[in-house]
Order: sequence, then structure tokens, then C-alpha cells
Amino acid sequence: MSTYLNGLNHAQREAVETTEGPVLVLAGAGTGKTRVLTTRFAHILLTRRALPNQILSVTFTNKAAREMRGRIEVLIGGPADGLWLGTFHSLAARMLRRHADRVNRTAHFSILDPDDQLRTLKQVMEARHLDVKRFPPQGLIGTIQRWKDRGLMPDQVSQYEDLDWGATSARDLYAAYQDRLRALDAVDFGDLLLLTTDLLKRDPDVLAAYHRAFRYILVDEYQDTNTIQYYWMRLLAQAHKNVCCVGDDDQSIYSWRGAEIENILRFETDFPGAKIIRLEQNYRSTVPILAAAAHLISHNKSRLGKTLHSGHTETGGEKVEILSFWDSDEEARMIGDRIGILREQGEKLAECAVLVRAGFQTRAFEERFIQIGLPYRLIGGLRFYERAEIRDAIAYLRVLTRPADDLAFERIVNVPKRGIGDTALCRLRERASSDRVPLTEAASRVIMGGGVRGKARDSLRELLENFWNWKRVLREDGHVIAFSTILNESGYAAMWNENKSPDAAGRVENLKELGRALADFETLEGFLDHVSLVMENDEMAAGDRVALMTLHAAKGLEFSNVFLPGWEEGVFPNQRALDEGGAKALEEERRLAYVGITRARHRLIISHCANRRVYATWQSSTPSRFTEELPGEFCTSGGTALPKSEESLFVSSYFGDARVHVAHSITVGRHTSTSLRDSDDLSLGSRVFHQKFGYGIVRDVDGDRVTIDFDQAGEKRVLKSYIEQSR
DNA sequence: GCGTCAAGGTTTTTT
DNA sequence: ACCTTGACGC
Repeated sequence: MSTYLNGLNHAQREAVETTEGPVLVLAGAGTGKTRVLTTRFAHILLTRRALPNQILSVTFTNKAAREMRGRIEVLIGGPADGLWLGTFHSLAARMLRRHADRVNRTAHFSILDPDDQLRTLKQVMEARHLDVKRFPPQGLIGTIQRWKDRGLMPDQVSQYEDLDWGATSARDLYAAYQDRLRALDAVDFGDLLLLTTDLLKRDPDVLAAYHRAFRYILVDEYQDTNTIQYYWMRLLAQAHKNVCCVGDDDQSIYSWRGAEIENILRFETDFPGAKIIRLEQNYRSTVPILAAAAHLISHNKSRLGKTLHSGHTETGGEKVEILSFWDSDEEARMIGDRIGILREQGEKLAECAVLVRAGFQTRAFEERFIQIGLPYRLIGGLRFYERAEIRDAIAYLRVLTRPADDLAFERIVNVPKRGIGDTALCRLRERASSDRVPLTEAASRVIMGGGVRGKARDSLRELLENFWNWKRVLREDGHVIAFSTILNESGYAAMWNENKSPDAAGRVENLKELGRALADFETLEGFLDHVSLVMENDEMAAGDRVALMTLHAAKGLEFSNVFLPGWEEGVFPNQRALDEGGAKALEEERRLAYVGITRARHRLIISHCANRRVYATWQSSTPSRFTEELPGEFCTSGGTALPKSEESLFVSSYFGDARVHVAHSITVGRHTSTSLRDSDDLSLGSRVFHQKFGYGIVRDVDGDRVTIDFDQAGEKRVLKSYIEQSR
């Protein structure tokens, strides 16, 4: 009989067995969401409602897709090939390749990474003589991306939300950028969904074909879908409406990327009669951890309302620890030691995770873990394909397979150095734009026509000849052999082999790794997509290691022991997020804290530091307001920093010969922390002291920045937190 | 065309 | 403190 249904609770079972019609599963953290999704998948197969390739399963990350694939393979007892299972972007890419001609691309279009995007936009701006300094292209990329997230083509952007951008406007630059992408035979991440959705809207035949192809649709992490993802899903689901979306509004942490929590509310409107199932039995965490999560998230106002109950009968469990440390080095040291103790007690390192708010926080931990020889894996960070050597190697492959890919050509034309510099490249660009041909073609024309002379000409000719040879090798001997031929004959491999810098060896290793990965693919096309959409940094993935990652990267994972360091105002909640998004952002920060807490099964240790290094200087910091939002009866406090009551005392002291009002002054060893309280008002004309520039008079105050006329250094704009008032 | 030096920004989170 | 970028000189 159907053993795969055994052990499901009532709600889970309902979510699995309600296969027909629209279903929205509101699944709290640790309520068996993934289990429901995979069992539902298996149920549809085993009751012969559909074949494996007739189910479209969408996940948010590649990691989630891999895990789901693995679990499905266990359930159906065999390899799960040919499934339509992946991220929104990878599934959309797969569709878009099939119909590339309908969106003015070849089937071999390139998928640009963020770096390529930026270069392209810069070029577009420079072509219009826009000052890249006054109008930062990064900002414009963000604006364009958000428009794409909302499904807006350039001509659909209303003039009211258009922005002036020098002599032109953001919308016009968006249009020009899209034209440039088309000329490059390329798309960016956002286009994968935008162009696919546009095609499905425009072409009823294509849409109908997908309606026939997919009988069932499953969507994971539904709370994090943005508008374009929602349109895409709705278009595909509208015929049969057999769509099951699983999500948790309390774990919505991607609004900055255009995620719309409204999609959950919209679901009931767009799919009338949708069945709503709530999963509220938590099987993951102990009572104190659940209590901490529930207490914290109850401070949020905008929630759909969902109560998490413990699915366990036992009521024990260690209290949540809240620790105070002097600075981030001590925090890393103590957490490292603590993990060492856990290991001695028989805990697996792979069951320990350190989850941080922002990437820069991982450094202190990496340094400490290396020092004490604690094996760890850094998840996220610089992804494999973002490394320069990988991008270079890929660019060589792209130049050969995608003739219009000027970005790839420009990237490698002078790497390794061949004496083809700016002047030669300018000639090529001029020729390319006047003849309306890609750079590779322009290069051969310029050589013939004599536009470039000397060393540049010889090198360029040699490179083009190499291109021809490598293309032949690619055709005749396949991509694996071609890859090593290219690296050797181009001099690229030699460039790194001869490099004396300490990371050169690692780069050579990465190139070898790339070669191995290449061998896993039948075609170069499939591989290139894999690299830009899926490939992650897995060099340190194997073995029993502590996981070190951002909270965002931790979504969907669970660990027995979870450390949440850096719970300080400004770091978490993140000041920049609050500045940009206000009260709404605070709630999202709180949801992020909720995600962090609910990753823990047995042990949860939250910590904060009294001092943190910001760029080159020390700043004192106060514990995160979130620590106040945890239930006291389920928490204990500890750590090595001074107790909070003493810490918040205001102490008058002398600094040099001037009396200074010190917000917070703790002295341990040689460290002394002094700073101006945020609430301190600086009046114009008052005399202040700055640690680097000395004494001066306040001339202007702008938020946390102050313009000061220094006695010695002249007028400077400095951060308020670095100055002290002298009275 | 390439190397050296100064200046300025950097640290939010990701497909 | 670090890294990337641009200006300048050879």
C-alpha cells in the first residue's frame, strides 16, 4: 500500500492528497514543508496522474532544487532525469532557449552575470557621453532590475516613475540597454523571466503547448516570489489550475529583490476556490527555541497569522543563550571554542552553523577557524563562476561559440597580455559599430584593412587564427579537449602557472575543477548555462564541517546547533535596510531573525559585541533590539563583556585636556572606546574634537555627517560618530 | 601599452 | 584596512 503517506499528520496529508485545483499551503518553519512537496510529487506519480516530466516544480535556490531532486529519487526509487525541476530562472532559461528566435535571440544566447551587466550598461551610458561618476550605473542597474521584477518592458514603464538621468532618462537607458543586449545575443537574469513571460503572453500556441506539457505545478518558497515570477507561474497554471504553492509569510526576506508578499493574498483572488492548508506542527525545534521564535515574530504587525505548535511531546530543551562579548574577535574565539567543546561531546561539525546578517561578518570567523584548525565551509560569498579565472576561461569558450558576444571578446582579447591595448580596442569598436558587426568580425576586417599596426596587429592576427583552430578542435575533438587546448595555446594557463602570488595555485586548481565539471556535460551549451545559473562554490562542500553563511543563504536549512552572532543595532537590524525601508524594513529584518532562530533544532546561541570594527576604526555598539524581544523565561545570558546595566552608565571623563561627554566608556587592556551618542545634537559653531583631525568648529550637520572647520586640517566632512564634543 | 601611485568607495541580503 | 579605478609618466 501507500507507505509514503505514513507518518504524515492530517494537514500534511491533506496538502499531499489535494492534487486537483489550486492549493495554497501556509507552512511555518519546520513543519515538514519539503516533505509535503516531495511526497505530493511522488503521490501524483504513483497514482498515475502524471508522468515525471509533466510536473513543473519551482524552487527558489539551486540548493533547494538539488535537495528536492534527491528526495524524489528516494521516494520513487530511481534516478529522476528529465524533470522540470529547478529555480524560476533555470526553468525559464530552458524554455527561452527553445523559443529564442521569438525574442530576437539565437538558441545560443549568453546569460550575462551581474558583472557583464554592469559593463554593458556602462558602455551604453558612455556611448551617450553620460558621466558615469555623477550617474552611477549600479543604481541604474538596480532600477532596471526592479522594473524587470515587476514585468515591465521599457515601453511599459510609466513616465511618472521614470527618473532623470543626465540628459536622458532611466527608461530610455533601459531601452538602449535592452537593444544592446539583443545585439550581443545576450540576456540578463531578469530577462529570463521577463522575456519568457512576454512570449507566453504574446503567443497562445507556445502557451498552449506548455499547458499540455505541464499537468501539475508546484511552487516552493512562495512568499519570496516577485511579480514577474507570479505572472509566469499564473500563465502556466491558468489552463488546469492544478497549482500548489507553499510558503510562509513570516519567512519573507526578499522584498528588496521585488518579492511581493501580496502574491499570497492575490492567490485566492486569481484562483477562486483555492484551498488553503495551514501546517502548524513544528517537528524541528525544542520548546525554548520555538518560544523564542514565536515571541520575536509576534512583534511584527503585518502577518497572516499562524501559530506554531510543538509537534514533540517532551517539553525540555536547553534555554536560548544570549552572550555579550567585547569585540568580534572575541566573539569568534568564544564561538570557535564552544564548537570545539560540542565536537568533544560528540556533536557533528556539520550540525553546527554560524549564521550572520552580512557577508563581511564571516571574516572574523574564517580567520579564527583557520587559526584553531576547525574545518568549516563558507556558503555563498564569491561564487565559483564569479572568480576572475573562471570568468576568463568561460569567456574563451563564449568567444568561440557565440560570435556576437563582444563582452567575452573584450574580456580575453588582452588576457594574457598580448599588446592589444586601449587604442587597438578603440579601433575595433569603431569598426564594429560603423560596419554593424561584432568585434571578432571587426578584428579580421581591421587586420585586412590595416587599421591596426605593429605588435597589436600581429597579436590580433595570431589570436584570430587561434580562434579558428580552437573552433576546429571543438568540432572534431569535443569541448573537453578543446578546453585544455585553449588554456594551453592561449597562454592563459601559463600566465597563472608562472604567477608568483600566493593565490595563483588556487586559481590553477579552480581551472582544473572547471575542466572536470565540463566533462560532466554532453554539450558546451548545457555547461555554459549550468555555470551561469547553477554552479556553486563546492570546493569545500564535502566532509564534516561547520557551516558559515548569511541568514539569507540559510533559508530552508536546519542544524542541531545554531550560532547567531552580531546581534547589534546597526548590524542586525541592518542600518542601511532601516534607512531605506523604515518600519517595513524593520519587520523584514525581524523575519530574518525569525528565519535564523528557526534553523536550530536543539541549541541556539545568540551573541553581540560591545565594540565592532567599522572600516578602520572601532565603534561601540548596543545589543540588537531583537534581544529584548525574546522571552526571558526561555533565555539565559552570559559572556565576557560587562553586564548591560553597567555598560549603559554614562561616564564623564577627560580626553586630553578637554572635557568630553562620553556615551559609553569601557576600558579593557589598551582598548578605549569613546563616541558621541546618536542623540547628542551638534549645534553649528560648537567646538568639537576629532581623533584624527583634532579640534574644530561645526559648520554644517547633515544626518550623521558633519562638516567641520578644523584648526589644523581645514574643512572636512566627517562621520558624527568619530567626533566628540568639547565643552 | 604598461606600470606606478593616489583617491575613493566599501559592507546587505541573491537568481 | 583593503581593493578597484583613474591619472600620469615612461
